[in-house]
Amino acid sequence: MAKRHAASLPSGDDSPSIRAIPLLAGNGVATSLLTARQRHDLEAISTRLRLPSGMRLYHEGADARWVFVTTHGAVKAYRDLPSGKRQVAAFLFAGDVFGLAESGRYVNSTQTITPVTLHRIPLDRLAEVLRHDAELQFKILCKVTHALRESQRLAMTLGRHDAAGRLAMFLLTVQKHLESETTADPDTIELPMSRTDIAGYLALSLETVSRASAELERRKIVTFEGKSLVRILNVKSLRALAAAL
Amino acid sequence: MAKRHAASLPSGDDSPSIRAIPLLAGNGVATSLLTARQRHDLEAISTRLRLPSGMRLYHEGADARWVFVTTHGAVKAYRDLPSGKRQVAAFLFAGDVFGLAESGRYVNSTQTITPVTLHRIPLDRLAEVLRHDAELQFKILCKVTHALRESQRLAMTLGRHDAAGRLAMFLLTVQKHLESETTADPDTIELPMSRTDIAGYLALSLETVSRASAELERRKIVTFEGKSLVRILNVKSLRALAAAL
DNA sequence: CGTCATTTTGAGGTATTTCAACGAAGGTGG
DNA sequence: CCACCTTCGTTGAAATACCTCAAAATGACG
Repeated sequence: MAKRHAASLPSGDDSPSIRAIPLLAGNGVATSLLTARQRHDLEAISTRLRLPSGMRLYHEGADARWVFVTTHGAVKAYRDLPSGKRQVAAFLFAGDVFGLAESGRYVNSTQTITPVTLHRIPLDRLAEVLRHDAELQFKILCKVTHALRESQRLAMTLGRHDAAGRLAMFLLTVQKHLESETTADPDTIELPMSRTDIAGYLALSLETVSRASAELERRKIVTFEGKSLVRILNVKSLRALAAAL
Repeated sequence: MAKRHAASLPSGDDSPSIRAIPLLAGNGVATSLLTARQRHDLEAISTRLRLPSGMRLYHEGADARWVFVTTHGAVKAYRDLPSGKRQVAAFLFAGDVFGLAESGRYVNSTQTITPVTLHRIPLDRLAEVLRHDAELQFKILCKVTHALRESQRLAMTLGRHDAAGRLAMFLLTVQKHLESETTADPDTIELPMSRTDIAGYLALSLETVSRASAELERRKIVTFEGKSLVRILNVKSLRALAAAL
């Protein structure tokens, strides 16, 4: 299933410039880019990679040797359950840091869902840098904190019992993520992930996601132009639906 | 509903000693307590509080001025939804750090569910200390990372569609949390929270939690001795149930 | 020992899951 | 360029599991 694109991580080229990692961009707290010095330090220990869609970055349980920072494209973090179902823990976009580990092992598997540009940073080297640069570490801390909020929001989403409501919350979440990297119309959302991935993220069956999408269209809240382009017709209704219950 | 105990946060006494905050205890990565120096620095800026059960610490949306570290007892972080339902985002036990904020405001409300001893640390003072002590900050970073894993685990739990399975995962989670503070029998779990709180955490109705509990008893996996004491009869079955699907 | 809160148990309604078949889109090869 | 195949998405119908409403039972506490 969908393993056609599966492949292992290449060693990757070694070009410089972690350009404009908006570590902490967006959300209120101490919005700040990296200083020239910090950028230089990170560039010195990181490898820049360009990967096609569908590439496996690492597998759940593997030795966690790197942390990744996305600069372009989208990645999914997921776990394969014994039943064969695939639960998506998070979608990562530009500016997101990932590579969550526990006891030295990655807790999720990750796979690109679009062509991606990212930076791969050796964990030990990063720890070294962070030990000497409290400011940089603070930015990482804020990043992780943000990821925690996201995860809690997902838990809130999954707590809902109506499929349409979950989908509404999901669409708004993606919109917020994308508005930072796209300068385009905020009412148009390009969904880089498949319906199956959305279903895995929302803990719904593929069919229910499809039906919920149809319901949102029927209620004139959004329209799907093609399978991956969503146009919001009524932001008010969408937000109301997302907030309800 | 259960607002009998609700009250506002007292100004609190000012005794010293953040004793043995196992910042990072347990989970593999760099298990380490605070150094004497770090403990001293934190004590200097924190206020130690002893609170009864049912005390509100702060309310969702309030100005986030403090971070809290629990040393004894249990706290719940929750959000009240428009429908009147109460969704529990996390249970906090000894050693846990909480006070998650976004844009300077707390994202959850918190309330003690047992008598609690904790330390209240002003956010600005803490930020100051962390700026000068990268090692201490690293310990905080690991704490937050751990909270992120917990939240992802909750999302995984909520992704399940069977009540008994969710409850099984919950019991194992609580067991793990408690084994660090209690030296007692690991097969006996003292649940400090009500069925209603469990229902809010697992996004189930109170009745379903009750029925799921009954099912676990019927299957000889656990027994409830009193309402809050759980004895695990068959760890293997419990883990199998938690891992399944 | 009585009162209040919490928990359990019962019965019906509703949403999602599952199973199954169909339709659309993209890539490949002849 | 078209046929074929694979993947993905949509639609339909039945089964299951949870939610809601309602009432009884248990437990905590003064």
